[in-house]
Amino acid sequence: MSATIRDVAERLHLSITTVSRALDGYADVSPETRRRVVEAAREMGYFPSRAARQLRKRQAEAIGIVVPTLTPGLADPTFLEFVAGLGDEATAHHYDLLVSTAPPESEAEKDLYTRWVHSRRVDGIVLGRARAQDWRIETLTAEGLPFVAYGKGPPGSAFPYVEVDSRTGMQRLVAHLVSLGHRRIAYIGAPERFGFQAERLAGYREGLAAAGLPPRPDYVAGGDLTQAGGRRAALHLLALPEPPTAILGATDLTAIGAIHAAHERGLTVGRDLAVTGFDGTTYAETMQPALTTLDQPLYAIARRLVALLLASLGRIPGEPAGQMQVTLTPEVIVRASSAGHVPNHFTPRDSYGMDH
Amino acid sequence: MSATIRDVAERLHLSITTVSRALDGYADVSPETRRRVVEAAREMGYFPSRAARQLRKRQAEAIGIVVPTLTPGLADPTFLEFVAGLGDEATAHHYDLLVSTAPPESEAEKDLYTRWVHSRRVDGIVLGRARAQDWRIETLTAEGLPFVAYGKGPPGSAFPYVEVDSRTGMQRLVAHLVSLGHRRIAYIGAPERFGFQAERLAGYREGLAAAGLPPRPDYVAGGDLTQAGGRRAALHLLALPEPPTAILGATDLTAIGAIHAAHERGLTVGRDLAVTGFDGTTYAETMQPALTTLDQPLYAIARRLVALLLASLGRIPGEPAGQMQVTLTPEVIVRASSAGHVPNHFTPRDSYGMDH
DNA sequence: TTGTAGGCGTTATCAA
DNA sequence: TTGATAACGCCTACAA
Repeated sequence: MSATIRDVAERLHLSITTVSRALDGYADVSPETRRRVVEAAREMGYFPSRAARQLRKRQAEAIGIVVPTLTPGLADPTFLEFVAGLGDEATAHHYDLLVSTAPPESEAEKDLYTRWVHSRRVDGIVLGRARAQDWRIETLTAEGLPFVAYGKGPPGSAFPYVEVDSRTGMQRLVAHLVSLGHRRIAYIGAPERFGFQAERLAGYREGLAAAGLPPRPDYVAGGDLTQAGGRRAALHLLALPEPPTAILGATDLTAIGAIHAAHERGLTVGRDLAVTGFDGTTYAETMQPALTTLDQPLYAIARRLVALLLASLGRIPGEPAGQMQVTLTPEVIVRASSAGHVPNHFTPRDSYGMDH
Repeated sequence: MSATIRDVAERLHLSITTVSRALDGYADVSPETRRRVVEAAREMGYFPSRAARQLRKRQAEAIGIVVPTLTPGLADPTFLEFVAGLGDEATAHHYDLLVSTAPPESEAEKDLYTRWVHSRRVDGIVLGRARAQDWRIETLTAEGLPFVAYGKGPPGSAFPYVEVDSRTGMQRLVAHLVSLGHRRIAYIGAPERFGFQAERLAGYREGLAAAGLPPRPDYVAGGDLTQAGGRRAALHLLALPEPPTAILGATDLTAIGAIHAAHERGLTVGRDLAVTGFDGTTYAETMQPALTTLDQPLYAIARRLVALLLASLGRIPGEPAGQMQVTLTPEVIVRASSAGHVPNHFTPRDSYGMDH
């Protein structure tokens, strides 16, 4: 099919050794020879066989990501931005990105990692969301396969990661709402198995405390990271005898669900009710009304993660000594969903039902 | 690092040949030997090296997809569902999925394909959206690399594909709106370079014709497949002296943008204005109001595409003779965004501006 | 039923 | 500065 290194060598009456080194940029090749080799290779459309190279170098020159899915085919759409970042940064370093999907904590997920590790399919792995208790971290550590994570995982973790300081972020978000005059502030969380949930909840509570507001257990609702879950939780909150005037969603998707719930109850978000998200997705931006949120630039984070991973593989000469554990503090992006003042005459709705 | 086939062979005092064949399920191995081999392999955590296997078999056991991006990091989020389908079906056949991103028609895209083809990195490629004039189709055909496409590409194409009969779909959608009493029906399209645009536009026009409605050029607006583009186009349509009572979006995202535009203009979608999409995404489902759309099950389509690709590679013994060019007719899913009757007293808005 | 041997296309070691 | 040679780990004729 395609040309091999041997073809190039024969055409130039050189040894394959010389061709290989000329192409890989070794110093001990005469400029003239290199020129001829490079030109011939280009003309012949020669590219080194990835498989042969991998076998010889014992490197896959590939990294992997497993996208968590709730049901087959249904994954958090913000993951695409993340995946795009991984792909672009990997490609920039001539690495390939392998993508697969599996439900979190499933056998399928485990199998995938096992296969990737043992068939030496990837040199390293990106963990999309580090969980508080995460067998992947233990397994990969035990197997000796390099990995990086989005989120810092259990306390004291030694691997490279990028995390967003959710806690401080939530504090700021609560402070923002308080500054608008809100006193009845609720939170729709994520399942506890996600590391960030504890942080965000803590930040929410600390934000309340900083404003001298007592915590109200009935103002903490459970979401599941989906829009539908956010809607359900918000319907529940809005049906409380004394409903909140502001709702913090653990994610943008959750918040968008809450906005829909508010509309269903006849409320105008940004006037009758403030809603905020967390992620800074494009959905938040184009939502109606635009969603106040905490910026979390997934694309940039993903690129950074790949850079960290490749650095820890020793593949990026420049960056090895760099800080391998990065904490970003998210900025509050104020938009229409939390604009204006606090509703004065907000009274309980007559409808307590949940229609889903 | 990991065990090799040689380790397994030595431990059992067998030749590597026997081990290889026992594991690959060849018939000429005694049951007893096979049992011992399989057990030892499991115990030792042996998996064949993918690189060695690929080199020897001259097969990558991988397929590739290039996700089109508008700007870095920003891709159509519905692609994730598509990618998930590709990944799941590929994994089911022990194939890997390579994902990369590039702007359509860019040098980067071209480089990517060149590298994948010539370094024999993938056995086949999935084309996400076949374009009307598509150099990828020509190139891949010329290179002899198998590929399948979502969309049938230029007329007379010989490669396997899955397409959705947009034309019939749009006709049905228009018929649905007409049956509700709509007469002023507009369409927000996609850029012409996308193969489906011509089809959808034709279907829209034929739908009008079938209902005896004359085509109105001012009712055809241009979108760019983004939500923001849909919003802009809808603002334009709604600012017409005689605005439409129904808007068909070329995609769900476009339609969602249109819904936002309608809200901005103070219209209630489903009452003052009907809006429909095309794709059947989860966004359409959870949108507020829920979006009438044409079902286009991306996840299932993606799986089917991979099956076709692997079949054309001769990798699926069962399916080779199957129909390789599949046309699906999308079903209209009626939801709240097009429910109810036609607005009687719909008059031009006083605002003609576009604030974006 | 099992084993021997050769080679897939590279890169790395060593010698010239 | 260049070349011969030996792996890398696996699969597969072919031989036993």
